[in-house]
Amino acid sequence: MEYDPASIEQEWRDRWDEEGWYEVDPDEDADDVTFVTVAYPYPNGAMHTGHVRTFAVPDVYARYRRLHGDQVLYPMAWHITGTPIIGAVERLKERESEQVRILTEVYEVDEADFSELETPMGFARYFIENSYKYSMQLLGLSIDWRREFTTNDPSYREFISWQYETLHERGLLKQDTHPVNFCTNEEQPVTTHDILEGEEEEFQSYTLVKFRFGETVIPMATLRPETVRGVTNAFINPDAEYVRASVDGETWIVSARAAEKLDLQERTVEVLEPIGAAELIGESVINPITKDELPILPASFVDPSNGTGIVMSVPAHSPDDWVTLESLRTDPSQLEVHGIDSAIVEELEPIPILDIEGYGEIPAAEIVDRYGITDPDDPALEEATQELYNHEFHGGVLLEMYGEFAGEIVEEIRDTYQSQYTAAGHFDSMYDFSTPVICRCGGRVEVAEQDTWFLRYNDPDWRSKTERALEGVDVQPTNARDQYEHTIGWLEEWPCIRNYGLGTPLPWDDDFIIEPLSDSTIYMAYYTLAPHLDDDVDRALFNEIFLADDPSDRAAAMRAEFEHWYPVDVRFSANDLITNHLTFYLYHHAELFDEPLWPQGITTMGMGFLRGKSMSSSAGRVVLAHKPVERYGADTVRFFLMTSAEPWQDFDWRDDPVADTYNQLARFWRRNLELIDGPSGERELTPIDEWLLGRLNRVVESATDSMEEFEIRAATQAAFFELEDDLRWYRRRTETDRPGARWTLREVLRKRLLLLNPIIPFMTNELHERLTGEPAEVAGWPGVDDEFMDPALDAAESLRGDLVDDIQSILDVTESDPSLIRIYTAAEWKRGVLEAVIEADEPTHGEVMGRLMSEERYRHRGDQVSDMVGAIIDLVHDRSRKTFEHLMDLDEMEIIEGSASFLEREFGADIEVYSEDSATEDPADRAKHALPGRPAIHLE
RNA sequence: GCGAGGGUGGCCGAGCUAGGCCAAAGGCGGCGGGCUUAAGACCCGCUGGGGGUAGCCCCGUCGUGGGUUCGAAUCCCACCCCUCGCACCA
Repeated sequence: MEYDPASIEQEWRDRWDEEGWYEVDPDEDADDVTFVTVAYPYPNGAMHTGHVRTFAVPDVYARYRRLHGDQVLYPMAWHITGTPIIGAVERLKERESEQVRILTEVYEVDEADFSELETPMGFARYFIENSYKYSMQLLGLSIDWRREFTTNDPSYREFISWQYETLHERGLLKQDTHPVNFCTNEEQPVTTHDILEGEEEEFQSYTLVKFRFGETVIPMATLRPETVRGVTNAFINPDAEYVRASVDGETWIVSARAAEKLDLQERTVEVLEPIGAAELIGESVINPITKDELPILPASFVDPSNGTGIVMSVPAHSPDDWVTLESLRTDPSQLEVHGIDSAIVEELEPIPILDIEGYGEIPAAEIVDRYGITDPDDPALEEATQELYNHEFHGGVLLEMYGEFAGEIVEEIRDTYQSQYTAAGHFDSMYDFSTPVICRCGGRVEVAEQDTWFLRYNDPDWRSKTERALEGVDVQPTNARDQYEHTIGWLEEWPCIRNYGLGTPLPWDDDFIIEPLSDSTIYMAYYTLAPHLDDDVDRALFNEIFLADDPSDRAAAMRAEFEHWYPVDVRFSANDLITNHLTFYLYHHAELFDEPLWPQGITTMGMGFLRGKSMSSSAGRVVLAHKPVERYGADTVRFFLMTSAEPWQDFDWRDDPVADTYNQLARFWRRNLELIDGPSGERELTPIDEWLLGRLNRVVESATDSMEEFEIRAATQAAFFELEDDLRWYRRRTETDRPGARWTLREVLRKRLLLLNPIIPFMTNELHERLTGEPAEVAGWPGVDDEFMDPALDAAESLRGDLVDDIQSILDVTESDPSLIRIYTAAEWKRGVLEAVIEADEPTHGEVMGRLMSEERYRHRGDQVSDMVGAIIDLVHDRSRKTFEHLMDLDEMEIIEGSASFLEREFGADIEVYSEDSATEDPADRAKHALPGRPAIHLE
């Protein structure tokens, strides 16, 4: 019967579904309980093949544990917190072309269904039902769907409310301000997705150096506060608008735009009056650090929409400033129009503040010269600036004028320097972008300081608790542990709320929503309770379940279920979530639950690529999850994903290999169905049968070890391909219609189906049921049968295999077609030499010879023995030493004679076997070449 | 730039935490042969280069360069390149 995955898979899906195979309630009699979770998906689009492995890997593990008799819970839910879905709905409602294109062309949504998608929940529901859940069910994921929920469900929100109230009570949340991207038009914070221009732009914190202008402050923004001692003058844009404003009680002069920005950044700003640049040009300001009096000069390069619109000039170290001053010198008219005496510029001397290797006193002058720049508008100026700034930052050594900082590298002390003078009141700071950022609505985006709540991940107690929690986690792959440790040490305070979006409002301030990475830290616990939660649950109930000393009966029952499943045995997630979600997961578990309930294992997975490139919905570079399943079947998709890479490695989805995988499975199906439909045979075993059963045991062993380490690829490799190799040899070696062979093949198949069941559950269930009457998944994981672990059988088989290879090699070289093959086993004394080689710790020629020459029977043919020792050392070196150890126990003559009919079949020639000691026929004088384990051969 | 991981044959990938049995598992792809009316499937062989009428020999090779060692894909150092993360996208 041809392989027809569609019908087989449908049958099993129906059975699983109708009989509720994966719906599990606590069973106290279960041998062991395994709780497997995976990061719940975010259904703001369709599920594609990149997601498939994410959910299939935990399924493979869940199925593996079930075969071991565990009661396994693998649940699923939907993360819809935050803004992506809301944004998608907004863009759909506006029929934004890009959004319509992605929905129709990439996600294949019928336009007739658009109305369904025009609410956030409708949008989420659509993709949950039509894409994620549909595909997951097609794939045969062994999920207990009764526990499904979304993070926007009222009872989930109560759960999160409980979590945050608890953390709040424990002082692990704190209120503070935080800079955010803020649309000045919509007057609200915006996310990266909302940005039209400058999406890549990141705001920076500028230092404001508070120059004095009488009683007034003129703050100048800089990214290099340490250059303050090198300032010779200030630059102001003669055409820009400036204002005098009261800022936090002081009077400042800044550009009009800067005043608006400062207002957004949690400062009390009151604009007092506009002030023209002309009023300031030519005036003097006092450097707050050096107390030097410096002139304000005009410069058109000063951008009033960047920083404060007034900058300090450090000609020794800033190519821009150097070139501008030079141009003012060569063309004094630029100053004269503002009524300034050009002599001022003549008097300005660059002030070097640091030394860098490879530069002289005035690095800016040098680099400008090297680039040949004379014009302030020269585009090369930017490059020169970048180069010099880099050198100065990483290699600039501050000069003596810097007192305690003298001799230090800029990179090392900038922050300290900055904060010291900030504390002294000479510096301040503001956030700004370096280029304009525009919102989708067209409004300007600025940096606003906003009140927010933080999770205090840098709290020492919390941190150390989390470190302890990490110690108890089985991290896979093991080399990811460093990343966790590093993250725990590195996390600071995490802003955990947003202004809008789906999800749970902050319990004590419902203007805010708890953000997605913060409402997904302990939801695994929610799965355990989900079947019992209805609409009347409130946060008090969760408190009773998780914390109360004397819970109500209802809460106690729920706590019992929670504790039945908990802790999470393995959490599966993605590599890139180690630095946030997975570490947060550890933090919150460490805080909210008792140590026995802390996470036991985390396995992180690599990324998926499509034909070598990262998958991208917007670029249309995705394959929807259900497509290949519908075309090739779920087993093929699962098998492909599990054999193409280990879970933590990246995998590449390519169509051809998937089709090849289908062929592999189809072949497997056909061949094994034939075996099942044929006679069942008898347990009358010959050595070759026992050999194969021994190989099977080895595979069972190694596949089990691999599965324990989540090395699914390696396990599959062993169970499928390695056994396939052994079977190929077996078929070559023996008559497979023998009753003993039938029995053996069926036994191998039986265990093989079990080993492969977690990977390809449909086909293995079907074949196993046809073979034995029961599905593979109820039959249990196979064990090792000690009866068939005879290494001598392996040694004998490799002797035969090597012999076949050797004969083949000779045939290839000689291009002959012999009618007779003579085989000579080595003389008895040579076995003694082999023994001596094997027994030697370090088999060197000298050592072995020394040992042998003490015996008369070797001494009388010293030269021959010497040659033999060399040959045997090479031979042992060449092949596995273990093989030779077992070889000592074998009777080569018997093995080869027993293989004569096999060799005759293989080579279509008569076989004669002799011992070198008593060879009656040796026309080509070959017998003497025989070595133990490597008989001499003569073709005729 | 910082943190973490990685670079193996046409491709995917073992091996590298216990250095020698590693020209390097396995799969895929390719080539040749067998079987077949034929295609597919299946079976056998080859697949770094060169040579060989006897099972073999020579050269090169595991990002690059250097080092340790009798001996390195495996250990150490430097460099180059790639991926992920660097906090309000989830």
